[in-house]
Amino acid sequence: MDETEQKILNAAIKVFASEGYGGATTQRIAEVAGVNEVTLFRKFQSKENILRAVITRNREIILKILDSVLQIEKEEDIETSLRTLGRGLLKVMRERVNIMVILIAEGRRNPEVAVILESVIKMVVARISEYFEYQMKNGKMRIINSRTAALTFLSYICHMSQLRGVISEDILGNDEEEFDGFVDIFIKGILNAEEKK
Amino acid sequence: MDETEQKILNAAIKVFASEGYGGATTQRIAEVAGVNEVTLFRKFQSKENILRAVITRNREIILKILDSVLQIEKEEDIETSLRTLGRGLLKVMRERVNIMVILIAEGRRNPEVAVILESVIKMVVARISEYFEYQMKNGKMRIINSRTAALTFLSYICHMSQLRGVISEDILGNDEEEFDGFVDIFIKGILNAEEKK
DNA sequence: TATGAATGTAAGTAATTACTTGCATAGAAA
DNA sequence: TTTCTATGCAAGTAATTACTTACATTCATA
Repeated sequence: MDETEQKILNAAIKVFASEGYGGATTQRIAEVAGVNEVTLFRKFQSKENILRAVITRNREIILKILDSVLQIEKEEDIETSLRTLGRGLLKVMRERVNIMVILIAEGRRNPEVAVILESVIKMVVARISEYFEYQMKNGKMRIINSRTAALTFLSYICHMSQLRGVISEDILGNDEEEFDGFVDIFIKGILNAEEKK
Repeated sequence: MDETEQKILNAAIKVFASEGYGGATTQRIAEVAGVNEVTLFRKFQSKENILRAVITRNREIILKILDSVLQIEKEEDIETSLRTLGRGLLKVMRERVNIMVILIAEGRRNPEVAVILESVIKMVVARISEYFEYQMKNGKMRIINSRTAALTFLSYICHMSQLRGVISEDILGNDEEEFDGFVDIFIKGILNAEEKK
């Protein structure tokens, strides 16, 4: 793909994420991309098309990255695996929050976008669920709904990444430390050992 | 406050949430509110002012509702308390997702909005943390970072509510059942009893 | 009945904005 | 050198949109 197109798409991601699709102007996107506004229309014909390109091209990338991140070493102990997995996902989110923000925000008004968000979530949930199923079969994990576990894990990662884009660190604490704390809770729960018989 | 103003603000919440601030038109807001567009300007002078009114007036309401929801019965067992609390929060979110969506989406471009989102999150996190601290002191809970626990709890609720606005139920499962599953994990963790010594 | 406040209606204004056209330029390749 | 392709630049168009003004209507209350 084209270098100029890439610059435009990268700019569009930033602008869409911060201004929303409706608030973003093609002028501003061109400015951020460092190209002439006309070039942007020559490449993509319309603003709607830019959104489409941003979403579809990044769908591939996100799915690919997620797929590599989701290579979970099944024989490792759960805590280590989940920490590795979580850090990977957090990294993806940190680099790609903007796209997730666009997907979630724009999905509400654009069914085309909603479908893609759905496919991404579906894939990640399926992969993580599958891992949990395996651990249950091997008796390493209690028998619970694997989807629930996957969603619990994911929701922490997604929501924290999202909040970090808006509110300050002193309310949310340090990224990595907080995540370690989360994994600890996720794995062992919050109850005092002696309380649970 | 005024009945017409209220109609306008309610309409504005819907339109801002689905179209984003930039994508929302005053014409559309007026249409949804069932009033004339001019009335809307007579009451609020500008579109920006409508957003401000939506946010500030709802800040009070949200804080008040949250405050009543957050009346946690400290002597009850943790599981019951958290289930009650979670259901309350989920209900608030179900009724007020739109406002949370506006807060999160608009907070990225509007510092005024970000500040308010921050104050809401801060208050909720503080209240839940406080409850956890109490339970730790009484030995009902392991000693962990109370903020981490609060954020874990909250992120599930917020993120699930948000996703439910965009993607279909068959990926996310039934609202209440899933939440019960989450509480179970949150409280007991995912490890098999015999595995944790 | 008369008055006044709140709303509707119609029309318009000025700015913005997505998108177009025509031409100039620069650089790579032939 | 010539040709071709990608981009910039200047100008413009048509639609939308936030916001205004002037006047008509409704309806409760004095």
